[in-house]
Amino acid sequence: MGGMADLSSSRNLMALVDCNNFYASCERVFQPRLSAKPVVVLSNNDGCVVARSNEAKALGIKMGVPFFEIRDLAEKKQVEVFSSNYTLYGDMSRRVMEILSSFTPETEIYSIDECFLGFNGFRNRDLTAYSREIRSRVGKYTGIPVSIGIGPTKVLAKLANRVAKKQYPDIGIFNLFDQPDGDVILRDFPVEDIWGVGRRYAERLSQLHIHTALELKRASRNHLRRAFGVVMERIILELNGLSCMAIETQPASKKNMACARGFGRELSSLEDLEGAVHAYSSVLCEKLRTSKQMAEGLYLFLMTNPFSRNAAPFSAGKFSKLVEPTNDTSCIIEKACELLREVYRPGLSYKRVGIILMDLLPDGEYQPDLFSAVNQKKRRAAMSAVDGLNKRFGKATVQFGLPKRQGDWKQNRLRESSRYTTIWKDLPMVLAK
DNA sequence: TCTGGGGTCCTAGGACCC
DNA sequence: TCTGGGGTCCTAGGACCC
Repeated sequence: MGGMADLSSSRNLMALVDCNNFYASCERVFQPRLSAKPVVVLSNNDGCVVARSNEAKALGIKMGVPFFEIRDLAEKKQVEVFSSNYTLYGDMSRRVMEILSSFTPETEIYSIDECFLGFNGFRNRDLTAYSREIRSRVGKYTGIPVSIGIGPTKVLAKLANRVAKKQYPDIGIFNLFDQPDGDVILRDFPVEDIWGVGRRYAERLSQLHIHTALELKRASRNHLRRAFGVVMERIILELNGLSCMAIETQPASKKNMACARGFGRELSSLEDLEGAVHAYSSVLCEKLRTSKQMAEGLYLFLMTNPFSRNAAPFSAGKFSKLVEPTNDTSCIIEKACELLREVYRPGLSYKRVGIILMDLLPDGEYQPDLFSAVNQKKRRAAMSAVDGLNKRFGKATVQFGLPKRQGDWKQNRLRESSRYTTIWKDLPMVLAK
């Protein structure tokens, strides 16, 4: 590696934009009374804390803690608690991303609340000032506060983003190019906070006396490649300013699609479980048709409550190839129920069932033989009619082959907010005097 | 009483083929 | 005594991400 990244004009410029405490911020946008109050959002089934406002963080509420462990604290400190409302968060995310894409043609939506921006076309601009504009426009149009980190590689932009959030929360922007010596920042940056370094790697690096980003940047690339693999080598290169991970503006199509949820209460009967399998299959197939894909394989799994003290945990799963690639809800339900019957053991109380569609391929790629082609055409027409009705009149207006039990598998969501931006009846009311 | 869900990539090893 | 070599595909497990 030819020493440090040079400062020539060929260097990359990019930013990572990250929405602050995204789910909690979404809740706040529509309920101004929540501002300056501690807010937390819970995972599915109201199980764990998955988002916290700064005030909630200050109370010592950790990411991922089971809600029951902080219930008393939450009550005492008047924490505002919400079930997760993915319809709302997904729609808010779309709005934020749309605004970001008006600032550069090169965007990569990395997650529901993060986006990489390529700035190679903006070499003559003051990127710090440009980022102030971005931040202010997103804030004005959506109410969501964002942090922006700027650097020459994804790893460094991520790192800069974290510095912005931790050290300059009011400014919300940190540009590594503004630093006379970027190594000063790296020297104080813990290695475990680097993107791509998880708990396991951090432990092993610590045994090698590597504790900071600067130490990793200067470590032997070849040695660490042998010990950890190419992923670590790429991190080291990126810390040195050499970009190994391009901004992917075209989202790659998914290879798997999963739907797995815990139930509000434990279920024992096959009929109850079938109800869940019907519902999850429908969700998956709709997603599959939206992304214009078909599945070739299906995996179903089933488990009891792993935290139960009365019974040994049990889990089982089975994979099956489908007769032919499909995104037809009835076909998937049929196969999933078949697998369910095979892995189901009577006499147990189940907490969770999941379905993973595997080996996805693009809709157009599969050529059915002439015989099944006619059938498929009819089925396709039926599917798109169903999708249209459900889109127009709400999820699950039309369902396939009604299961015997209707809702025993449903999740707990006792504290859900309204779908302010996607359902007419949930529009916030404003009283004008 | 109460403990989330959905993904990706890389690697090593075995099967198989020529 | 002495038993090829190279390539591909698949899978399971481990690591990571949000």
